[in-house]
Amino acid sequence: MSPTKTGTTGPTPRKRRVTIDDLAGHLNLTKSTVSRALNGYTDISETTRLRVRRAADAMGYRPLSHAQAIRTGRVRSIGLVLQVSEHDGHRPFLAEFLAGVSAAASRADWTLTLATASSDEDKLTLLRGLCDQNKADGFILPRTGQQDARADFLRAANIPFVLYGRTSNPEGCAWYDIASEDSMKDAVCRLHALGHRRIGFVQGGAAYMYNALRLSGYCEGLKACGLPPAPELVRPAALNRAEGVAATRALLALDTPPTAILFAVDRAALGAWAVADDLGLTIGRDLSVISYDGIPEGALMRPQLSTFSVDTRHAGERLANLLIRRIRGEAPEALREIGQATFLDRGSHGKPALTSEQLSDIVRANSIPTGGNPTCHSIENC
Amino acid sequence: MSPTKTGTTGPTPRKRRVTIDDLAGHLNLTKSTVSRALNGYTDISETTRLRVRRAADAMGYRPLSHAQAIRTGRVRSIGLVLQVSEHDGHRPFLAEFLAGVSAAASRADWTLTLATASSDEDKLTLLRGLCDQNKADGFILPRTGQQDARADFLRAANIPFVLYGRTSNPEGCAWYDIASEDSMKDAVCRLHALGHRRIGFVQGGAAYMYNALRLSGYCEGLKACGLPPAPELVRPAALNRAEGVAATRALLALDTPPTAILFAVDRAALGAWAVADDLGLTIGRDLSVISYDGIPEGALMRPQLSTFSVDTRHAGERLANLLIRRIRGEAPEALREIGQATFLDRGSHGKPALTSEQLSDIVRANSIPTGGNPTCHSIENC
DNA sequence: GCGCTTGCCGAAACCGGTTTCGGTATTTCC
DNA sequence: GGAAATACCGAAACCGGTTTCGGCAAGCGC
Repeated sequence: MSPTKTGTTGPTPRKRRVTIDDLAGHLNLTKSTVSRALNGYTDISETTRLRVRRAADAMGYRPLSHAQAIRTGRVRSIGLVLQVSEHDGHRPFLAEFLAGVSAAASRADWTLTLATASSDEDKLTLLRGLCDQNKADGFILPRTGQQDARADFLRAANIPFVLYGRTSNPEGCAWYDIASEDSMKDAVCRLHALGHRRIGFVQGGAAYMYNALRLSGYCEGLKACGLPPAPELVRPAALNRAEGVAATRALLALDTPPTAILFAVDRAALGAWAVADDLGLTIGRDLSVISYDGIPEGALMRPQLSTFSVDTRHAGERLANLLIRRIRGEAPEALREIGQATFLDRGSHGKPALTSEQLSDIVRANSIPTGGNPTCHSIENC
Repeated sequence: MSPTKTGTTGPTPRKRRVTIDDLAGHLNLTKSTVSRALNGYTDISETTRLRVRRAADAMGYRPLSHAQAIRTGRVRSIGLVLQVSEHDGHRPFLAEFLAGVSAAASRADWTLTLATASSDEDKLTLLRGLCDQNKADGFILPRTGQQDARADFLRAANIPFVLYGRTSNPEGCAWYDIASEDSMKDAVCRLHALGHRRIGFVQGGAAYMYNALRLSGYCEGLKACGLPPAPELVRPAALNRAEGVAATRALLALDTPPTAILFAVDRAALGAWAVADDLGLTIGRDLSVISYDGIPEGALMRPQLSTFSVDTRHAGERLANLLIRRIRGEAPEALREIGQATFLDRGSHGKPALTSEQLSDIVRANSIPTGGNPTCHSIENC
């Protein structure tokens, strides 16, 4: 009694594959022996092991991972749930990241199972679904939040995972992260060395862990250079060009404006060019800008954006490797790696040509009497 | 006799899941009955079916797809092998595309298995590997070539696949594609209606199917408008900004230069702005440009790029749906869909302010006496 | 020569499902 | 009212692997 068919002609048959039974029959061995020979059991003689290996290769035997999975519980797949929001600064790096993860996975004969979510809840729902069905043996969690519901869930369910980024509760967490706080500190010191004494900071996404780290890096930098912290020099989140414009304007409107601005994310930094254009300032001379991420658009600006570039592909590879080791049973505490971003020393920062006072005068002269949000031509929130 | 362990502490145990036996035991039925009840067999009474369904939901029973796969041969996964080359114009759309595929897959309770390749051979190797191990039930093949080795391979192996784009040998192929030839024809007609009589065309990647189609669309457009075809107005492949610059220069250097240029791909079209800048021309007035793809940078140009935008997310969804139907046994010929791009009517095209002769004079006046490749400041091959 | 390891492999259970086959109990048909 | 068809479900095989268990033969000690 067959189920109600929906298709028309039925599925087409595939070519029969070589099973372990075929291989065993060909070798005059039982499949249990073959299985153990291929899986490194010690109770198989070296002679037999070699004979089996050779025959397996010769016959093109490839065990079905899902057939193995039913007994071993492992599907040899790493899970990745991406959130693709409308405007996403990390999107340019997506291909690199996937390439890294996928390359490391293939090298170990694993695969990558991908799902995309459009919201935070969605992300958790998809994650749960993949876990329920054992679609992956473990997960890479990108874009770590300070509080991360995904990590909490996986930790509770005892499912291996690796964070791309750190989190506030490190218990049971493995991770790979870039020490962007070091970069921020480095940037402050570079600017200080060039003569800047008022250095603004524009934050990134408040909920993310990276933001807290970059902010602290900025503060560390001030301390290291002996500069006094000034709350008015720190602006809340700016995540795109338009918000970057607003943040830049706000900083320049201070009584004593900064001569250099450090942005937590590149996309916000791009806004500085538009503001400079409007005010007749030259970036890199009248106003220095350093930022973080290394997006390709940075190279298209004039002058080019000085920023810290992240090797996203390498990050993907490291994460995949760490996750596989985690799944194989290594302790999470032993699986924590920190990388460094590389500074792209380009034209958007330099010795300050103007003092804060001179800068302030220019801003006051060119700005509209206040009133409403500063509108800015040629700005796209993109 | 256990195999040699490589890990340290061994894998952590997961929470036991509800199996079909648990469910059967709880219902006082055999697992065969439960299985058939859940899979729509007709020899199970409606009462029992309902009872089973309810209990399954109540107990949170989720069949393991890889356990099912071992008998059914289906893993409920769609395969996707991406090639991420160094400079890739389609990269901005990758997230959208993946989101579409993944969304449609999840909706049908399927998953997406992803692999990335760095070369053509690599692509085929990975595809073979995924097939060998039955990691996916079928594949989506993006970036269709005129001759497509992947399609040939899958066809021969009798493994379902769907093309994103058409191919020269349609036998056994299902596909989704955008009728970019219609867009090209439409563009020619629009330009003709505005008064343009000399319209250039700059091709895209020669090996890809889309290029042949777009070129033919351009020719169709000329025919429809009663314009004579002129071989010198058609330039070979330009795939990025730098190549777009070269193509634009070459066309403008003609004795009777075109007053409008149609580009097969956006990234090449961006080169026209740089050339116009150098020659003191205004895009959209002195030189009209229309292109195809809808990349975000187009909106950042002044004037904005008139182009045809593709709903990549939707393409991903359609492809996933078609593939699933293909895997379920529908004939490939019944699974062919063509969509349309939408024209973004922006500022880079308009009535010609100059005749070809006037244009030619300007070009001649401003150009360097020949000699070597025309270099161009502020151009990035990005 | 005997008992005890040790090395090596076969037999069979097992994993979590699907599918085939066959056997009741109930209808249906004449 | 009896035979045949039908509805419904259980038993068991099956899918392709892994893992446990046990047994035989050779080697070892004494």
